[in-house]
Amino acid sequence: MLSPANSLPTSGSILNNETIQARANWGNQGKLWSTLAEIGEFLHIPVSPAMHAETTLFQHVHYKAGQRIHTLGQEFDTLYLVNCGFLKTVLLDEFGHEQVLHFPMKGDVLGIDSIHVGHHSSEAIALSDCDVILIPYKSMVVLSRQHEELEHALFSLMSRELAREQTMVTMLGALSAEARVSRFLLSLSERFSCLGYSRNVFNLRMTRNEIGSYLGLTLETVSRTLSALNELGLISVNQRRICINDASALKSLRKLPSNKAKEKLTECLQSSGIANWGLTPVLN
Amino acid sequence: MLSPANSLPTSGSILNNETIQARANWGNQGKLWSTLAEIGEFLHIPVSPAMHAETTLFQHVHYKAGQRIHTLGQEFDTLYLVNCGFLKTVLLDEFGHEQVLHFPMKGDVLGIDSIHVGHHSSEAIALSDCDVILIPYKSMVVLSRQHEELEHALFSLMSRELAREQTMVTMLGALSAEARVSRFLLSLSERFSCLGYSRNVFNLRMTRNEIGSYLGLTLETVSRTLSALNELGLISVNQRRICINDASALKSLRKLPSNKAKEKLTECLQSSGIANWGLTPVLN
DNA sequence: CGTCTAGTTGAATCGCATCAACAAGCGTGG
DNA sequence: CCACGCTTGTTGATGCGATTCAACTAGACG
Repeated sequence: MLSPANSLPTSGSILNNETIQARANWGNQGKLWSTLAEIGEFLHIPVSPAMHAETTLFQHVHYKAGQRIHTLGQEFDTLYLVNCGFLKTVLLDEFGHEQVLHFPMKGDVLGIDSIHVGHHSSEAIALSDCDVILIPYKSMVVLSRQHEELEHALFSLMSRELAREQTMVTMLGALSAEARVSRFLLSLSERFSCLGYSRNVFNLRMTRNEIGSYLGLTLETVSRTLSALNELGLISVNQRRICINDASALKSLRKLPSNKAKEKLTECLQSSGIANWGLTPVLN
Repeated sequence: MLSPANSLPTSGSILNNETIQARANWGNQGKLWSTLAEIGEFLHIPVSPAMHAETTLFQHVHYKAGQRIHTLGQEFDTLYLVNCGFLKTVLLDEFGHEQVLHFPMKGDVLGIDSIHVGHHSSEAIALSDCDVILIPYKSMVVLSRQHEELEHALFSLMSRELAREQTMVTMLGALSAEARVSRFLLSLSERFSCLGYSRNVFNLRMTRNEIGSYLGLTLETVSRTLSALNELGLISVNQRRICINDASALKSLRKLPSNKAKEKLTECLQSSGIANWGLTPVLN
C-alpha cells in the first residue's frame, strides 16, 4: 500500500464514500489515512462540525531518511503535510549546488512555493524517517471553498511562511555569523518545544554543511561558532547534541568580541566571573 | 474624498449597489473607484462573466512621495494593490534600523505578509507619488469564495511572493556583491519591461542606501559595484540613470576578478579586446 | 582493517565594512 | 543672487570577519 519512494500514487490518494472501508487499516502506528478534521487539528485550526462530517480521506506516505518527497521540475499537484520526522527543502542553482531553504518538521506544509508555476521549483529530502500526508491541491481548493476556516487557515499559513522568509532575509542581510547561529538554535529550540520536546536539550538532525547553507555560512564557520558559543558557556555542544544554557544571552547576541577586544578584556574579567561578551548591543 | 495621508478611511472603502452612481467620478486621470473585473485585469487573471457582473467597488487612494501606506503595528484589515508609482517595504529591527524587503510597483500587492498576525509587521513607504487600490481583506475572502479564479489567483500570488523571497534568500546567502547588484538591475529591467517601460534604460527610484539594505550590502559597496560594472562596459551609470549594455553578461556574472588576477591578466587582454572578466563560472 | 563521511581546528587570504574626505544637487532664506 | 545646510553619491585607506585551504580526529560501515 505504501509508496516508499518518489513514485507517488498519482491517483487514488483521495477516497470517496465507497472505499471508506479502507479505514479498517487504521491504527495509531502506521496509520494510512487521515480525515479532514484530523488535518485541521494538525494545522491548529478550529474544526467546525461540517469539517468533522467530511468523509474525504488523505493518504499517508512513509519516507526513509535520504528519500525525496518531491524533486526539482516534478509536476505540482499535491501539498505535503509533515506528520512526523525531519526534512530539508533545497533550491538547486544552475550548477546543481544545493541551497537549504528550510528544515520542515511536524505540522509544516511543503509545496506552497510551487503553486504558481505548476511544477516544483525546489526539492524536499527526508533527514530522518518521515510520515507525510498527501493533500491534493485541487481537493484542497474545493474543500477550502466549503469550509471557511480552512480557507482562512490556508491564507494564514501562506502568510506565515512569507513572514518567515522575510525574517530569514533580514538575518542573512544584516546579522553576523554568531547571531545567525544563535537565532538558528533558538528557533529550533522553540519549534521543538512546540512539538512537546525539550526546549533546552535536543539533537540536530542536519549536518554543519546543511546548517551553513541555510544560514549563508560555510561549514567551518558554523563549527567554529558553535565551539565559541560552547566556550562562552551559552550552549553545550557535543557533535549533534545541543544544550542551550543561556537562551536570553543568545537572543541578545549581536557580535562576539573581536580577538583584540578579548585580549584587552581578559585580565579584567578573570576576577569578575561571567563575562558579558557578546551581550553589548551593537547597532548595525 | 481622497485621503492623502496615513489616516485611511476605515469604513466606506467598499460601495454597494446603492452608491454605485459614484462611478460618475470616473476618468482615466484621478480615478477613484475600481471594479472587481478591473482588479482582475491588474492581477493578470482570467476574468469570468460572473466577475464582470460584480458591482462591488474598491477605493483608490493617492500617496505623495515619502508618505506611508501602512506602518508597523497598524491593524491589518486591507490589502493594497499598487496601481501606479514606486514604493519600498521595510522591516524595522529592535533598534529601529530599516531593512528593505522589496520595491513594489504597479501590479504588486502589499500586506500579504500580515494576514496571519492581524497587524502589520512591516511598513510600506511611497518612493514616488502613488495610486493604490484598497482591497478589504474580509471582502476579498468573501469574493474569493464566489469566484474560483480569484481564489486561485490569490493562492498563486502568495505562492509567487514566497518563491520570490526564496530567491532573495539564495542571493543573500550565496552570491557576491557584484552578482547581487547585477541581478538586482536585471530584475528591475525585467519588471520595467513588463510594465511597458524600456528594458534597457531606466531610472532608479531608490537611493544607494536602500539598494544596499535590500541586497545586504553597504551603500559604498553598491556605489563601487555600479562603478565597476560601468567601467567594464556592462552598464552605464549616471547617478540614478541606468543603461544596461550587456544583459547576458550580467546574468552569468558570479564574481568580479580579484585585483591580483586583474594584474596578472591585464597585459594578456589588452590586445584581445573585450575581456571576459567575471564571466568564468565560479562554483560556490 | 581500510574507506568514507562528518566534524574540528589552524593559517593565510580575500571580500566587504568601516571611517573619512570630498563633490554634486537642491531647496531655503537672507 | 549667492551662501548655507542637507542629502546623496563617489572614492580612497584600513581593518575585521568570513572564506579558503589544509591537516587531523572520530565514527560508521562493509
